[in-house]
Amino acid sequence: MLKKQLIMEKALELFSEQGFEATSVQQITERCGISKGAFYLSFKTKDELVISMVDHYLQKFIIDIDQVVRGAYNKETILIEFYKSIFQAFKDHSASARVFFNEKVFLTKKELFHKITAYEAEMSKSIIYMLEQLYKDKLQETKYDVMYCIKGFMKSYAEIFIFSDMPLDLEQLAKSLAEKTNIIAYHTTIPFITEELVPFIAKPCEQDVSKDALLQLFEQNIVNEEDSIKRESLELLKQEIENPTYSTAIIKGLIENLRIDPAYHWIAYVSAKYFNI
Amino acid sequence: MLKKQLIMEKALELFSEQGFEATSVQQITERCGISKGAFYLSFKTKDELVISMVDHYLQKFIIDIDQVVRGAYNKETILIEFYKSIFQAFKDHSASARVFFNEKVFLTKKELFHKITAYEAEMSKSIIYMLEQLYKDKLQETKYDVMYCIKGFMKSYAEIFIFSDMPLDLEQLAKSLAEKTNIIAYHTTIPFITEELVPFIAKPCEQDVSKDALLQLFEQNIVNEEDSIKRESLELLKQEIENPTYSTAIIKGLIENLRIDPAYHWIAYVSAKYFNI
DNA sequence: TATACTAATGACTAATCGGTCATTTGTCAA
DNA sequence: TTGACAAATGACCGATTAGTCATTAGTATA
Repeated sequence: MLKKQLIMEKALELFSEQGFEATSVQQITERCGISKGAFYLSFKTKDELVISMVDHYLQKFIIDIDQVVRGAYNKETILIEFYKSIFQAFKDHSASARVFFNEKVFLTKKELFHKITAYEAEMSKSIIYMLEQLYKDKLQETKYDVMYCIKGFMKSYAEIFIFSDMPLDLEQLAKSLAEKTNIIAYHTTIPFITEELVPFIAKPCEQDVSKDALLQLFEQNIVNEEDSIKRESLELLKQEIENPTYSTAIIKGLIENLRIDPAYHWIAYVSAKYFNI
Repeated sequence: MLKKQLIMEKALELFSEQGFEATSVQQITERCGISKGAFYLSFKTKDELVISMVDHYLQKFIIDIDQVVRGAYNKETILIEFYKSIFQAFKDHSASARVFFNEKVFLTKKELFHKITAYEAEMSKSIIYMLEQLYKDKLQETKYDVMYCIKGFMKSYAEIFIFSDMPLDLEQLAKSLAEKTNIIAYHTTIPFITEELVPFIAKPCEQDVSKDALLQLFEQNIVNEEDSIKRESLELLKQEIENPTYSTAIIKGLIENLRIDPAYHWIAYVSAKYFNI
């Protein structure tokens, strides 16, 4: 398990230096100080590595945003917190940001394209949720346009973090963008992205958490888990999917048992979505 | 010369389908219906092809924007014209947009990275010029932030054009973004990108048109030009660089002789810059 | 028709790719 | 020390790559 981590880290370095296609398995194993064979003990193929990496690095990012957005609600600060957490992530993980937000080699691999666009859709949902909480029904017509503006701000300003290692004032940036967001939200009158347009421009993505996918996720993790409480929680939740019996409180508790472990953040996140918690 | 054009077109198709590294010279020549040897008669290496492509496709884009921005000034419509021309370009050339704005394989090749960032800097200059004309000194502190917002709008909304072929109302989009730009320009009070910060986040780029580079550009084109007026114009401009003699009007006229020919748009553009016209 | 020249070809090379697998190394309990 | 098992190795494979070059096809002049 540690070996996988090492390979992913070193691969990320190389991908951000040279790109995915241009980086060979040889180079990755050399930087790791392991043999080529050892690589294939951890990952079946080079593609499997990059799929794992996308999951690993983007899950963190999405979960961070979602936690900020659904966390304790303070209208005055939520936008600032939102932008701060995003750019803090860009600052801390500029290598993965460079690879996953800019490298669209992935566009050529259909599976990865769907994965990445699914994560992006997840982020869009979080932003929309935030806008609904912040501006209530003041923002009916222009909701999606404001979301696109926020995404635009992110993309545009992220470049500064990705391509330079200057010390930057995150607080000031967050304030500046929060102000812009408020201005846009309150003053925009001409929408472009209408409610009818949304389904057409939405990227192909797994709309909801599929039952089978979730079951498979549980099965994968049950076999590797050694901690008895976590394994039992996984078992019970798996049974609950196939045969609902327990109350919401119990299910939430089981999910929280998993959420403690950073490795289970994602499974907790999608489980909560599946059970509507 | 036509062969080069053919190769660039087909290569663009393949790059936008599969990415640069994943596309082989073999595939390009197959799609062109020519032999592998013929490819190497037009381009010395695969890298030279992609460098030529960047020049060819980005030059057009930059020149378009610059012409709109420096064209007849009507405060009411300039922003709308600006956005319309940009998204029209994204619509018409979604393949090259996909390749050059999203494929950052190029980031790994230093020469290309510099080229692309130089073109981006060129675009930034055009936007700043437009903002200065539009808002005069109302926009001192927040000029660069507004520019970043505009770039953000472009990046965010461009996705819709790049990844879907829906019929979209360009006029409505341009109006919507023009409104947003005005709102941001008039209401933003908290800057992030200050005048001092600019040189640090500016990408490495050829700041001004270098004399030697321009001379070389002229020499390359003089030998291939058959039309006597164009060749003489090139000759005279080349002499003018080394030994200034003529008045601005004459120089401008010579440049206009070249500008008629689409193939000389770029040389006209950089010459005008060099002679401050 | 013969000659001279350029344009175009595709078999070829050396290098590198992702991936495999017989073999070696390391680590236990007995 | 031995035997059993897992972890790790790197030589090796077939496929593919960018790039070369001796050869051929096509064309214009004499």
